Amino acid sequence: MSSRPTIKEVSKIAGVSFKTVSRVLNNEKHVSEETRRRVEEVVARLNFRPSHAARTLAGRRSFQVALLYDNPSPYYVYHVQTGAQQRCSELGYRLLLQPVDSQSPDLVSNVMALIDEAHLDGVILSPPVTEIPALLDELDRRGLPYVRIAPGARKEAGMAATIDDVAAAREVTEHLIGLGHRAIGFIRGLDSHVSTWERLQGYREALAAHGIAFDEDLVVAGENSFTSGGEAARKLLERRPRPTAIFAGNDDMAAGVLAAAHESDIDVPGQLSIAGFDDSDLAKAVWPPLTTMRQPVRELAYAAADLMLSPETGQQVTLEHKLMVRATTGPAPR
Amino acid sequence: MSSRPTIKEVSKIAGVSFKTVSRVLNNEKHVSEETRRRVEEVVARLNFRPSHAARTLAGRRSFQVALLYDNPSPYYVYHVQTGAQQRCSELGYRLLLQPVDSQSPDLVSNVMALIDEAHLDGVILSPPVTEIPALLDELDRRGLPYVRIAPGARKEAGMAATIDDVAAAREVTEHLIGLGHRAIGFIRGLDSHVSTWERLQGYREALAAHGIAFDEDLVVAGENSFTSGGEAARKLLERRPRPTAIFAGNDDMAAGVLAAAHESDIDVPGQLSIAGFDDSDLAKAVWPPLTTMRQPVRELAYAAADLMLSPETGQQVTLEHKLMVRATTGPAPR
DNA sequence: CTGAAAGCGCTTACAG
DNA sequence: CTGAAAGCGCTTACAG
Repeated sequence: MSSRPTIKEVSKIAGVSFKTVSRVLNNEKHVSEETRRRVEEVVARLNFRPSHAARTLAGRRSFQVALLYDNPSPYYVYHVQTGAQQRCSELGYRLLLQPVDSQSPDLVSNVMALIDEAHLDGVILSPPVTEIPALLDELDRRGLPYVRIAPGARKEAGMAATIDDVAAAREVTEHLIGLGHRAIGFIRGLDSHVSTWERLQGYREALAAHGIAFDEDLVVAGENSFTSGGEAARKLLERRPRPTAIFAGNDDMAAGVLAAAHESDIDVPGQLSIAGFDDSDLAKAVWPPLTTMRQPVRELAYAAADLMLSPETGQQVTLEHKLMVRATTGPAPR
Repeated sequence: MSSRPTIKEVSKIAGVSFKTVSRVLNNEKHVSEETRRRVEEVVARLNFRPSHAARTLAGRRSFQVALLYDNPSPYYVYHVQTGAQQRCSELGYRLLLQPVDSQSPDLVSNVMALIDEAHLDGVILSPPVTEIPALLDELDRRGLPYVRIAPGARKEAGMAATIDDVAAAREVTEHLIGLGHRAIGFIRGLDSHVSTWERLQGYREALAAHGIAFDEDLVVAGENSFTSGGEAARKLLERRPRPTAIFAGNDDMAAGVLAAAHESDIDVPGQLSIAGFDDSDLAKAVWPPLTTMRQPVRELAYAAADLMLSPETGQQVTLEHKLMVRATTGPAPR
């Protein structure tokens, strides 16, 4: 590293004490306009950049937070990162993007190590890292600020940015019911995701509200992946009477259903309607384009970072979902 | 933050000087086995984690590098991150995942600010951040180590992990030629990506090698996106004689071609063969599954990090590509 | 093999 | 509004 200027050199050239430079850098009060201007001019001319390590060591804050994630979907991770990153950088924080293994017995200790080593000021948890009681407890014990994105368990506790999964799934189901479908298959996602159960609940509520009996045989377990969606679809399509619509718990599985339909020469949406959940990049890349529930992942992450870093925002926020009606859903066949 | 133990407390309890604790932490020579064991035991018991900020400030290295990216594909970003992250953490480095705006006039100064503030030991550049001469020059001037993933310009300079895009595109084209196709359309990617031109070159070389005249009308510009792939396909399908195969410069565009074919009721691969490039997550989620050239993104990033951090590895490495023949390519119609 | 001193580049109280 | 002192938690030479 070439020799960078330090706060002392800046102060010498500006003709003030280095403490005054520090004040200017931190936008503190009690600096005369003229002094401030002079210091800023020198800072710019020397291209001075304060050492993050020194600030962290000397100060009581590191201006550094981490986003913890453990999600197999590139789409999801990318958008969560982008949203959180944006709000953090707007507020002058650095965001460490930290993949973790939420299944590991060392998870809590690994996260604590990161917190200590990096002097983190807080952490942002994304699903399914949101659902680990031992982690939440330890964070609480330490008094370290944290915020959760779309948490399932302990919903009311602490800071969180969410959508209403139950209502969203209800709307998808009602869209199908509105098209005349009565035998609607449902493919659940991973057991460990609380959203899996909430979406199932929304599906059931919609059926009940329209006087359609719940049929256990029409619910099949998937694993949030394309492959598992296809397998689940094949099971559902063997049921008699055959379902005229399938609602998959996420877009990857819905794409799997669509491929299975193509394979069996089942016309979509003529003979089978398909709906997904997420509005991921996939939804518009398959054919026909997928009807799906849009989940504002990037906005959720942005809001989460905001909740944690600007205290005046409050504790919880619920964002809007939106049904994207495309071409995989249509009137039920007679 | 609860009061964490420091190196001094560890040393007091272990009954040695704090310098000795530092030696143990850094795995230095000249510590008796017994002393080492005793210190390690106290470190573990207190759950001591050295302050990264203090190490960075006092030492001449930060054990911190950054991955710079500016790519619209979640798939690409996710895998680049994963590969680089893995090698860095294996080697005891922290990796900062840093999105940048490669079009911004402030790019160089923003990157230099990051380097200074974080005391970076090096940077990993992914496309298209690899192609900015001003950035490379400034890094060279500073003598800061950097490595490039799949660089286009100045290929031979410095450290780099690449694949042979020309050869890979040639193989895709030869696969199509081998199936009897003669009128093969080609959809280029973004102009700013050097790989765009290399893949075009590979396409031309394959044609030439098999005595097929190059037809400018069969090459259309795309923008690496699903939508642009569909538009390009529509243009190509108006050509007479109509091409019997289309090779798209990436999978997103290939998915667009596939959707356009579905829309026009063109049977794939019966009437039209389609090949992509990347083997992204998309390739297996569309129907029929896409024939494509696998680019080992994650391995490239892993190798790049390795080149930079383990000096003995050498300067450059070229990884293998692999043609994934799936279901969108078949014999040319008569 | 082990230790005492100096210093990395800042912020935090404390003065004036 | 401005400054001098102390210290954050480590590593780097330098001794012995």
